[in-house]
Amino acid sequence: MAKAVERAYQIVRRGILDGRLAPGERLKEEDLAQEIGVSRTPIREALRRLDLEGLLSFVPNQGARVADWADQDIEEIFSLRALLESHAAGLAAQRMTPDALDRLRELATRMEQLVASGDGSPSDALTEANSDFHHLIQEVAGNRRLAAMINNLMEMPVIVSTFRRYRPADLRRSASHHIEMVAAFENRDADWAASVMRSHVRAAYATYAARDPGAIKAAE
Amino acid sequence: MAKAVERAYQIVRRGILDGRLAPGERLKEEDLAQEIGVSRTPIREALRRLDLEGLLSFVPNQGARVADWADQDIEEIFSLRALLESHAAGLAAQRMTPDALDRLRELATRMEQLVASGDGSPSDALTEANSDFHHLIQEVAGNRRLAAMINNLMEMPVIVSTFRRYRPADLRRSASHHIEMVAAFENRDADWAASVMRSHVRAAYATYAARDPGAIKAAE
DNA sequence: GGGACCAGCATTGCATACAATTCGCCGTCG
DNA sequence: CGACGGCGAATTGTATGCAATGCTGGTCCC
Repeated sequence: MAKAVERAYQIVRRGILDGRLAPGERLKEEDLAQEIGVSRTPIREALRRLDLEGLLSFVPNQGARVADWADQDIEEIFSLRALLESHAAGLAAQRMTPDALDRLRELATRMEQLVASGDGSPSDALTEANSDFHHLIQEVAGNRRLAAMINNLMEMPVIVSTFRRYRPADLRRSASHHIEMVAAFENRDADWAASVMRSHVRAAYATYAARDPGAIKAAE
Repeated sequence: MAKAVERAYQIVRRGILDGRLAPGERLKEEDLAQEIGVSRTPIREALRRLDLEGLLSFVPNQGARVADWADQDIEEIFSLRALLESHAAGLAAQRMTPDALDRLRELATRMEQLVASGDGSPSDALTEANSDFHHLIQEVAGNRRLAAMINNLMEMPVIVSTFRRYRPADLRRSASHHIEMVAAFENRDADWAASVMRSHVRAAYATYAARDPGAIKAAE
């Protein structure tokens, strides 16, 4: 049982991300402490951290609540993601190495096959490959702060859940974006790579926006 | 004596920003607690917060150290600032209101006069007007997360100290950028506004890069 | 009957005490 | 003489207790 703060952080974070803790729900330090099996001190540190990361909102003397997301927030998040990820893709195109290019190509190909052979909904393997693809681009881009900003946006519950709701057509478009990005990287065309990435993110926003508004509650 | 955490946070933050705490210096919780007059608990919360904001780095079981800045970090910071602030300027151009435009015009004019009549070094009034100008643009842009990201970058010690080292020629160019941005806003030209802002930030980077490398240490 | 105030309680904020970990020092051994 | 290892002080990590703050329910006055 390693670090108490780390355990508390991970448990609460996971709870928020996979919806076990509903938006707006109040988190009492004492309850969490008992549930996780540590004292209130590490709980407090974990909650402060999650607050600064935007996963919950903290009111002095009134405790923490799971963050709630207005439509404007969603728009902001996707808009910034488009800006930052397309920038990262452009940088990556300039600094692409043969090795990284091989790995990206392999990931893109595998995702295409998974989509073609899958049952139409995103599998775990596909989700993981998608995540690897984006992270590798950030790594090649070589800007740690940029990567940190993107990851901070990507972990927002809304973003995480969007990919799981992709329909077959969305998945095919997504896979084709990945293939196209690899082509852009092969040509070291920063403008092309950035443009495809922007399309990729805006398409994700469209998928989110076209959701059944009751889908979230229904899934609980 | 209001909130202990807030006091600790502000005091340590100020200490880092105006160089009283040297980069790389270790911060011991007990020492800070005694100096500020609170217990270690609020100190710890403040340090964790400053860690996440990037002003210091935290190693488990080894305490906190004031962040040190490699050249690559500087490049990253200015590069991201250029990306984010130019984006904000573009958004602001689209959403500009007559009232905000008046205030921006007044700030730009005032800064121009301060530069013309000043002694060649940036006065407090100029620094404040400059800060107001940039914040107002972010407000008009209307994206809270974007504003938060920019402010997070702007408070980096390196950025703060750069403006103070502006030479007369830098100040004149800066003032002229502000005037030009107002013109772009008057024309609701997002592309123009974004472009000027990008120039504005890149010029700041050039000013930093042209510094005397010993200037920081010599000032201590 | 409705609204404002006050008391008691629940919960967070801070301080202190204790446990665990790290790092430096020193002695010993190769 | 240098390297390795263990002991101890210093420092961080965690737990607990107490103080302060905000919320809730009930009562009293209008």
